[in-house]
Amino acid sequence: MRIEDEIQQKDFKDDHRRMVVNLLFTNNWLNQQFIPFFKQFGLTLQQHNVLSIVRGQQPKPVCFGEVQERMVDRNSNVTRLVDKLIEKGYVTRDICQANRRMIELRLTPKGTELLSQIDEQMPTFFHRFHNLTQEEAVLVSKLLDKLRG
Amino acid sequence: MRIEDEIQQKDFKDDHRRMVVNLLFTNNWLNQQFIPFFKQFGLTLQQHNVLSIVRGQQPKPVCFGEVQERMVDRNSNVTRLVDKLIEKGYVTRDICQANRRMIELRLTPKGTELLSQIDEQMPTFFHRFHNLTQEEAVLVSKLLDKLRG
DNA sequence: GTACATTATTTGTGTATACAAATATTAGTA
DNA sequence: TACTAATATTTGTATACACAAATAATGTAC
Repeated sequence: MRIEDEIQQKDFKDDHRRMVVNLLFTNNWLNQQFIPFFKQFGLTLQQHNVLSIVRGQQPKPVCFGEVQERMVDRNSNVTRLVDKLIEKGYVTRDICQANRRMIELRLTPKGTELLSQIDEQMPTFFHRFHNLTQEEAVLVSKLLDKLRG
Repeated sequence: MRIEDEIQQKDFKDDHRRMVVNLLFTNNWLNQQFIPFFKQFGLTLQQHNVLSIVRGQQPKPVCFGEVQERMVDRNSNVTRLVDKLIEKGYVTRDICQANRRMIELRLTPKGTELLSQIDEQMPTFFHRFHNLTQEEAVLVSKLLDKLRG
């Protein structure tokens, strides 16, 4: 459905404005897809992002700063996200002995297990994004990279 | 900058996953552009969206349901957004006499004035999105429309 | 080794989001 | 007219975001 019809706005000032509104709108649509998906597993999008980052560095532990740098949403508050993940038993937090300002984050077996469960569901979940061909998906990524400069 | 470098993730499972992450990341980047821009005027992105919608229907008043349908971010709570706008004196809220469940929203002269001020700054602000040509901007919109189906 | 800057994380605060439930008004129906 | 359903908005609540300030540990210069 065209963005003009989605938000019932007949005419945009120019094509760049239409594109920006479309990006914002599409992001909300994306969130509406992701929120219930991760909710099944008791996670938010950002919590899952943190878990994935910790897993990605295994077997090395990860500190908060590294997590922040790699997060898709940089504005998330890593301390409070991790608090939730510890409560749920998916990660552990230890003070780094080499530099006691730093925190070492590690995935627990329970966290590893949860991520595998989610991985299993991912291919099915991602079917909904296959309205675009592989070539088009590559093109969108290229254009977004170019947009941000 | 390529999304792989932005979030330091070497390899995505496939092109659709890279695209989705890129969309989420780009949306955060977009927000970081818009938040300070609207903050100059004491508004949030959603508050500005509401004001624009009310102006778009002038001289007819607008009810909350219409605003919700036309908002780029449908999850916003119109009641509470409008509370803020009334506090600041940019809109008025009246009970519709024909159907007293409904609310009539109208822009005040102060609201009209604020929107004009913002309009003046818009072209300059949007320069930062001209890394893409007009053709590319059109293409992105088309692809996003197709993605959502 | 003391003072000051730097780095890493935490906390505080106001605002916003997500979602469910509540309230109020109108419409439809027996 | 009373009962029920539908519509429009509001409220409640837990969580999350944006941003500034605070805390804590380390590094560096003198």
